[in-house]
Amino acid sequence: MLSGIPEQCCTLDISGSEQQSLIAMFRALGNPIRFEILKFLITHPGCITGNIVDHFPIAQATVSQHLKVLRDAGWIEGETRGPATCYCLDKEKFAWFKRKIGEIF
Amino acid sequence: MLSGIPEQCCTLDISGSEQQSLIAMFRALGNPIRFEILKFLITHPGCITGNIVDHFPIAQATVSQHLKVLRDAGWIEGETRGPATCYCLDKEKFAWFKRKIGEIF
DNA sequence: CTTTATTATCGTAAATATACGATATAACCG
DNA sequence: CGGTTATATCGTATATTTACGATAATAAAG
Repeated sequence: MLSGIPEQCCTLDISGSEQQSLIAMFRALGNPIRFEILKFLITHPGCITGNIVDHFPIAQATVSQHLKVLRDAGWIEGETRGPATCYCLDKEKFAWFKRKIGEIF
Repeated sequence: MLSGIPEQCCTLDISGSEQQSLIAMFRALGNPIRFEILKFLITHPGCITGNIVDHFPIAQATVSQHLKVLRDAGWIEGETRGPATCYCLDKEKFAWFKRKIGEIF
């Protein structure tokens, strides 16, 4: 016996590009190494890529790739400082993330 | 010229199994279809698997697989109701998620 | 301009995720 | 028990992610 789809009770204030952005943030932090890298960046402000490479048992190319995923998702910002790149949490984007999570669910 | 790793400025209140659980929640919502399924479950309380199958253009087996990922991650709970399974948001786990996000970052 | 230091990107192999049809399982009805 | 309905699981093909070494790009120093 097939019952119909239950009535919609409410709407969620998310769709389109905002939803895509949110999903990308979820996806980026859904990896143990990227999660650890973000933790490391938050607890060690002023870090450059090399510091992360020294601290994790993975190749430099892999670290750089993970940093790109975190940056593309909006979790971190990179600032060129001489030949190095200094990464830090993107506080505005993170505030947006928390706000959206609070709003939609 | 190698500079040392910057001093640790703080700690983040997450590690071990709690961190693993959080990462699993991020990973589960980092997929567009699972995100939509969660939205659908929230806006249509009392849904069974078949309602979701009817609403999305993917096979029943795939829906069931996605529901398992969401359930294993803790986003949803499934209650057997006759031959069907009724899914809904796990409010306690979601509250825990929001609390942790607020605490650690 | 050449060298050195640092990071990003390319190409690719291995692991994981995603999707599907087919089949198994579970609950209910008669 | 046998049939029906609804869902979960299995096996497997394809797509994506992850990791690495090698190489390119960028900035500063000499």
